[in-house]
Amino acid sequence: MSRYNAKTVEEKWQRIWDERETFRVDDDAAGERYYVLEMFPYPSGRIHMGHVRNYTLGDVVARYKRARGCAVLHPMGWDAFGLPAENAARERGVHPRDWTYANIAAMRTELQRMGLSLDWSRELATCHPGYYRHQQELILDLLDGGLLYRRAAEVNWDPVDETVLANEQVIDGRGWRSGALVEKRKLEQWFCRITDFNDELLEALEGLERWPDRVRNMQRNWIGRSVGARLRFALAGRDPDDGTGIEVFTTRPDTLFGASFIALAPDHPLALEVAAQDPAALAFVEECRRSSTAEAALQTQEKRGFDTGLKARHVFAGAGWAHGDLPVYIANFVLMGYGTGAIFGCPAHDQRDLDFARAYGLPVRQVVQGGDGGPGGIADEAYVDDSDAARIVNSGFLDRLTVPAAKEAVIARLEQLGCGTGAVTYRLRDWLISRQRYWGCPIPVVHCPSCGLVPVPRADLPVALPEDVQFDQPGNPLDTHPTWKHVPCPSCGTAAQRETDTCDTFVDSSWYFARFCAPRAAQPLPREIVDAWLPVDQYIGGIEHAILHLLYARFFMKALKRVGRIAVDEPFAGLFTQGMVCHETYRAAGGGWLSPDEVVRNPDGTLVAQSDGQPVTAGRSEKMSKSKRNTVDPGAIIEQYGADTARWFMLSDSPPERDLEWTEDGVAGAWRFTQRLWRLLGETLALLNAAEGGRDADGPDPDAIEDAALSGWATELRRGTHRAIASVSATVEIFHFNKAVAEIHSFANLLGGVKPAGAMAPADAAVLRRALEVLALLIGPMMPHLAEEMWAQLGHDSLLADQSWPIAEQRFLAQDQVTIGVQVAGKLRATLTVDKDQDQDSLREAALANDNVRRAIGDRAVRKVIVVPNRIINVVV
RNA sequence: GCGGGCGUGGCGGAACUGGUAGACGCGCCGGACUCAAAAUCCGGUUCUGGUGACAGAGUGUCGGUUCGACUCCGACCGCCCGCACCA
Repeated sequence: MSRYNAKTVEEKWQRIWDERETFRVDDDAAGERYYVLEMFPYPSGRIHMGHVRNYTLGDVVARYKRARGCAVLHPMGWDAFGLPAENAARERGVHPRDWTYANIAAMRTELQRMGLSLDWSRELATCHPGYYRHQQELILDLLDGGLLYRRAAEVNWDPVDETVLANEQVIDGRGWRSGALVEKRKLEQWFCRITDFNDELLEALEGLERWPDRVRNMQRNWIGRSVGARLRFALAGRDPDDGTGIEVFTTRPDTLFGASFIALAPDHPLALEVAAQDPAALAFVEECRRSSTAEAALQTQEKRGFDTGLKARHVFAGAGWAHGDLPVYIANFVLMGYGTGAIFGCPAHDQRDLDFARAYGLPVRQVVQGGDGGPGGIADEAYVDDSDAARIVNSGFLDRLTVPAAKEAVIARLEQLGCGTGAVTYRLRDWLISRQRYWGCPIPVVHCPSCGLVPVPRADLPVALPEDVQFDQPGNPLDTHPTWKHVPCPSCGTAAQRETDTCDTFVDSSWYFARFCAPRAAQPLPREIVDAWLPVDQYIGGIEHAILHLLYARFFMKALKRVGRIAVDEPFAGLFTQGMVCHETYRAAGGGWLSPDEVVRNPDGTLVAQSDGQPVTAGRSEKMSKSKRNTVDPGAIIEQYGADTARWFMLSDSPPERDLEWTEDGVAGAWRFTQRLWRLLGETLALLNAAEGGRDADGPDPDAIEDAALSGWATELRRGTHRAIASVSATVEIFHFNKAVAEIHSFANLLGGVKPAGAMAPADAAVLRRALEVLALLIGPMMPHLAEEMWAQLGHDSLLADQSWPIAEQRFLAQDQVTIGVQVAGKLRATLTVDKDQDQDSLREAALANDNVRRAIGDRAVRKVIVVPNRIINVVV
């Protein structure tokens, strides 16, 4: 048998799978439905190693579940709208549509070379009118249901990408794609009412048991529920009922008697009112605006404030409050975007308030004491204990209550006085979905001067993007297009204008997984079909979408359920977040980054640049990125070694949830193993051909043969085969693919060690043949092409992809003998190989009779002997 | 500051519910085949001492529980990730 030619073999099987539509699944397919999905790619033009890892993991699951008899839905599509296409249009004059579809074609070819078990008949691209017309219909649903609305708001404006961004897309004050400092602008924008689902999104996280805790925590954090009270302080000298009071939110109403000031956010309406009359206040407010949004290092910023001269009357002024009115400050550490944009300051029990009080000489009143008496006083550190153990002091009717009890008592009194109530606040804001860009799904609405906002009638969908657009001027091409936006009002017929904003692409990806269930249906989401396939059983992708995509998609399903589109409300029952693909980094003598193929390793281990022979410093392994130049092109790897080798390496070294370091040695090792399996196949087939009846695919059932009728090696091999089945199945089930790889290595070692002397009996040959078949079946999900080729070489006309997963039989897993350790005083001194389940007394005797054990005991007296059957013996001295 | 994760040979990593630490792979060392090299095959490989059988040490650090701890408990150190003047 010649050397394994991955290229021709892989092309052959890819063609056969394609011709036979092996991985196509219909809605009425037999077997339990199982939906495997990897996060669909943005069509940048080339696949990268992160994709290879993602789709390899998904493909192992898909092929395994398929072998287990499931009707597996495993589709692929394109997250095809987005800014890079427009940038390409600006830079190269190519139409975003042409650029996108060319990229899709290139990436589809690359993906197909990976040999993924995808149902390509379901392929979709979000930029296709056949997709986004349905999205427009869903948007109208949300609009009708009050879950999409338009309002003016302070929003994040990315000056480089010239569009607004959602809160989730602003990281450390910068746009997530452009990296530009985000500006605040007051604009009319479209929002999804995600905050309507605060509690639903939060509570349902509990039920997502097959999600990583990390992701659930991140979402919990992002939603940011906090429980406390909302209360209103009247301004001294003004009518308490004229609405001029200051409303604050607090999670510590129990510390109300420790209040010593009120602080307003610089953007608070009352702060602005003051600033309108007082130039000094205005200067302070403007200063805060300049520093606050830009700086990421807010925690080091000094607490600063401006005394407005206003005084607030304490809510318990007539109910036990023994001090005067509270001064009202504008403070740089209070945020307008959270709670009510105003706080009451309790310096003794909040660090920020304490810092502020010390800076402005405000009173510090301790009202909480620890169970042990607590601190004797408050110095530089606030006392923040809010546990059951702490007690309230110096607080009138609250004295001696625990913190939780005091919270309740305060809320009850506030409600009785009519100046406050228990309240819950969330960090999550409504999702801003409108973008001032061309390459996105148009929001199907018309602005009519007389009727206002008018939805485009459903019969008129899609609102298609115009083809003839110019990118030679700044701004939104839809807005500057000469004719597109000018339409009659669908309602009254007078001249009106289309909405020129398009959707955030995260809207596109919030329901694509549902559309995959019926990608060509005339309606967006045919209920019976979608409800039958959803939720996705196993979703696989990177951790970077922990909040953005995964939260939006969850919201979208819940919203669609509320408007009656579907019955399912959690999109992903199981989520797996894979680690990143990393590579060592290299720096040239001049300091610039070098790519791995620009670096040569000398025999002595030193690194030099290929170009000039100058020394190169190797840096730490980091996520593959263009900027660090430490990427490896999957296309080149597949060309050189084949897809199976690339897939095998992706699975072999690291557990999938951890980062994987790509090394040339590692790939070479995977390649050697591929070749080794091929040689193993050839050698074993030669043995079988030489044996009587061994060639026969319809020979005796190897599992039905009595042990006595087999050679010793065949008995062992049969056991080993079943052990391999058991361990690979168990590890694949729980995503421990690196362990499955190790088990397959061991099994191949066992099989490769079979060297029968002389001619083989038919019974032995049947066992050997079966072992080889099982090897092919076990590598099937991981190295599908080689597995398929092995299956064919074993004389089968059927496809390995259509075979059932092998079953491990218990009777072959049981061991007759076990090797157990013997410890003396906890240290291993000997091992004994004994019959399984041997009785304790004879084990104890055998252990104590052992020379090594006796020497280790020496002249010490044996106090006790612990015997754990089939495990260990410990002699206690 | 809050939340989560991780620390095991030269390296990636195994070790089931507390029971023989280092499976499997990479690398390295030695050998076989070869005129030679590549490829392949065989053997070795936690560290220290010993030719050896063996002995001692060893899972970030310190302490505890236990006949027995990588695993459980307490305190700490280091690294990574997410969120963050969130009231």
